[in-house]
Amino acid sequence: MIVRDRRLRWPIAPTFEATVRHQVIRSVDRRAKYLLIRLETGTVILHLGMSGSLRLVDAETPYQTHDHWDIALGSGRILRFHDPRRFGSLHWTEEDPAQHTLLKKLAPEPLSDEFNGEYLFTVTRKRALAIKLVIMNSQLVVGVGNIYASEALFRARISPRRAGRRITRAEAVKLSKAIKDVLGAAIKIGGTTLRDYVNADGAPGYFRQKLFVYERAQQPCRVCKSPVKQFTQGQRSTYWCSTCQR
DNA sequence: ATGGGCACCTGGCTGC
DNA sequence: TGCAGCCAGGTGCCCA
Repeated sequence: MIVRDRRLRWPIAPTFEATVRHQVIRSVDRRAKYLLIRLETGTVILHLGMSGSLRLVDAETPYQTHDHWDIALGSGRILRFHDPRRFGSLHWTEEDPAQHTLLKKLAPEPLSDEFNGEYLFTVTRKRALAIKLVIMNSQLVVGVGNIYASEALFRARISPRRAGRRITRAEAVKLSKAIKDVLGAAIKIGGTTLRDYVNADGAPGYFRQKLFVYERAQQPCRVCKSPVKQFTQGQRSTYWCSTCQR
C-alpha cells in the first residue's frame, strides 16, 4: 500500500499500511455510507465523504492530483482512492466493526424492513427539531444527506419546517416510503452528481435530472408550477414547495 | 437527552 | 486577467 497524503477527514494511522499488508480480503460489505473491507485480522472502514471515489486501475497507471492512496492487489491491479475534498476517511478495527465508534450508534439501514413508518413515527415522538434535521440525524436515519432530505420531504408532501413530533403516523409511513424511494431511485441511476463530482467510472450520477426541488430555487415546482423556495436549516440549504408541502 | 453550531477541504463561481 | 471571498457537500464532535 502507498499513502501519498494521510490528511483525510481524520489522518490515516501511521501503522495502517503495515497492518493491512499481505492480508487476504475476505469480504466487502457496507453499513450506512461506510464501506467495510474484512481482512484476516480485522476490518478496514472506509468512507468516501462527498467527493471520494475508488477505482481499480492497472499498476502502471500514473497517479493524479488527489489520488491519496493505492492498495496493490494480488491480481496485479491497484485499488486507488481519489478524493478532492478529503472528507473521506480510512480506519482499521480488529473488533466487530458494528461496535466501532463510527458505526455503533447508526440507525437501521433505510432500505431494510426494520426502517418503516412505525419506526420513524416512534423515533420522532420527542423531537422538537424540524423534520428535515431529524431525518439527517444518522442516529435516527442513515443515508439521507442534504439533497435527499429535501427530495424525500417533497415526495412525502411534508414541510421541512415541521417539528419531528408533529409528524402523524400516516405521514411517518409516507416519509419512510419516500426515503426508500428516493434512495432506491438514486442508487439505481448512479447517484447525484453536482458540479465536479463523478463516480468510480468517471461518469456522473444521473439522479440530478430527477430532482424535484434541490437546487431549483425560483424554478417552477414540477408538480404545481409555483416557484420552489429556499431557506437555511442547520447551516444548510433547504428547498421545498410551499404549495405541495404542508 | 436534545439541539445548536462548528469543523474539516477544495473547486467553482461571483464580483471587484 | 487576477484574485479574494463565498458556497456546497457528509457527519463527527464539542458545548449549552
